[in-house]
Amino acid sequence: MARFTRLSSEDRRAQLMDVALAGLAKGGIQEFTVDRICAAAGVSRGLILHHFGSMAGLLAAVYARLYRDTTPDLPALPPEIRLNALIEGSFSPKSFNRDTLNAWVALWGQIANTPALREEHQRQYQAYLAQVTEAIAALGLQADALPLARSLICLIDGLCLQHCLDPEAMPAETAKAACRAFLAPHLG
Amino acid sequence: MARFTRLSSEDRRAQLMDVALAGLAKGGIQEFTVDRICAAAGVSRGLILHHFGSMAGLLAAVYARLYRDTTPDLPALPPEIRLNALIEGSFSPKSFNRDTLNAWVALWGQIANTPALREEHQRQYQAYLAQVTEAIAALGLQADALPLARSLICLIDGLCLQHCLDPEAMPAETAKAACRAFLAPHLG
DNA sequence: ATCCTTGTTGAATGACCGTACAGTAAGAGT
DNA sequence: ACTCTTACTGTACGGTCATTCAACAAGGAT
Repeated sequence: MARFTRLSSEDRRAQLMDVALAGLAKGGIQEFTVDRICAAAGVSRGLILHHFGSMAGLLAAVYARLYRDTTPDLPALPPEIRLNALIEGSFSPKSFNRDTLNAWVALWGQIANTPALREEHQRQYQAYLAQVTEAIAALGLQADALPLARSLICLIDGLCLQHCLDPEAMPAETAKAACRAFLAPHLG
Repeated sequence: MARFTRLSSEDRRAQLMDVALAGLAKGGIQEFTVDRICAAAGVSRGLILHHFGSMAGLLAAVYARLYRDTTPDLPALPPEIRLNALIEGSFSPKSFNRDTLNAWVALWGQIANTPALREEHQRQYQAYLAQVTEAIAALGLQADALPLARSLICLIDGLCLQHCLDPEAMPAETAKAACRAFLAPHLG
C-alpha cells in the first residue's frame, strides 16, 4: 500500500506549477507560499525545493507556463490571419478573464524584485515581441513593424490590466475594437 | 529634552506615506512592512496602526497619494492643451521612471486582493477617466470620447508597464510617439 | 503651573515565512 | 529477489509578519 504516488519529475513539476498558478489567480502573490501550494497539491512541504530549488525558481517556471498557455503560436498560422488570431486569442475567455489576468498582474508586480523571474520575463517577452513583429512585417506594409508591435503589445497589456482591475468597464468586445481601431490606420 | 518630536496627524501621515512609497519604488511590495517603514521613518512600530488603522489602510492612502502626485490636474488647463499635457505629464521624468513605475506595478498587483485598496482604485480611476474623457470631448470631435479615453489610458498604462519591466526597450519619446500616433486618426 | 488630549513608544503575542536536511520508500532495472 | 536511483516526507530552524495594548510624554489649553 503506497503512502504516496511517485510521479515523474516532469509530471510533478507540471502539477505544482498548475496549483501555484491557480493560487495566484485566486488570491494573488499572498497565496504563493510553500504551505498553501503544497497543501493544495496534497504533497509534503519539501517537494517544491526538490523540484524547483527555491520559490523564486517555481515563480519563474509558473511565469513561463502562463506565457505558453495564453499566447497563440503565431508562426504556425498563415501570415494573413496572424494578427487577427493574436487579438482573438488575447481576448478569448481562456486568457481574458479575471482569474488569469489576476495571475498576470501579480507576477508583473514581482518581476522587478525577483532576479530569476526577471530573466524569464526577458526571454519570454523577447520571443513574443519577435512573433508579433513578424506577424506585422509579413503583411508587407510600409510602416516600421517593430515599434508598431511594441505599441500593440502595450495596448493589449493595458487593456488586460484594465479588465483585471475593473472587468465590467472593459469587456472583451470593447478591447478587441480598441486593438482594431489602433491597427486600422496602419493597415490601410 | 524631547525623546521624540510630536507631529500633527497630517504631517505624520504624509511622512509615513512618503516613506512607504519610497520603499515600494525601491523594493516592491516586499518592502511594505511595518518594520521596514517604521525603521526608515525613524518612528516606533505602533505608529502606523495609530494613524492608518491597518497596513491596508496605509496602502490605500499611498495609492491615492501616488495618483495625486503623478497625474496632471487637467481641468485647470485650457482645453486645447489638455491632451498634450496628459501625454507630456505621463511620460515626464517625474512619472516615467523605473522607481515610480515600480511602485505603480507593485500596487496594481495588490488591488484585486486588498478590499481597501480596491475601493480607493475605483475612486481614483473614475475621476481620472472623467478628466481624460472631458479633455477629449472638449475638442468637439465627432468621435465618442469615452471609449477613446479608456483606450488611451490603457495604452498609457501598457507603455508604463513596459518601461517598468524593460526601460531601455521603451524610452519616453517612443511612448509619446505611440500615444500621438494612436490619437492622430481621431483628431483629424 | 496644572490638566488633558493625543501622538508616541515598545514589548508581547501568535501565526506564518522559506530553507535545510536527514531519513523513508517507491518502483524501475537487473 | 535484489539493488539503486531519486521522488518524497516531515521536522527543525531562524526569521519576519501584522496586530494588540498598556504605559508614557509632548505641548497646547486654561
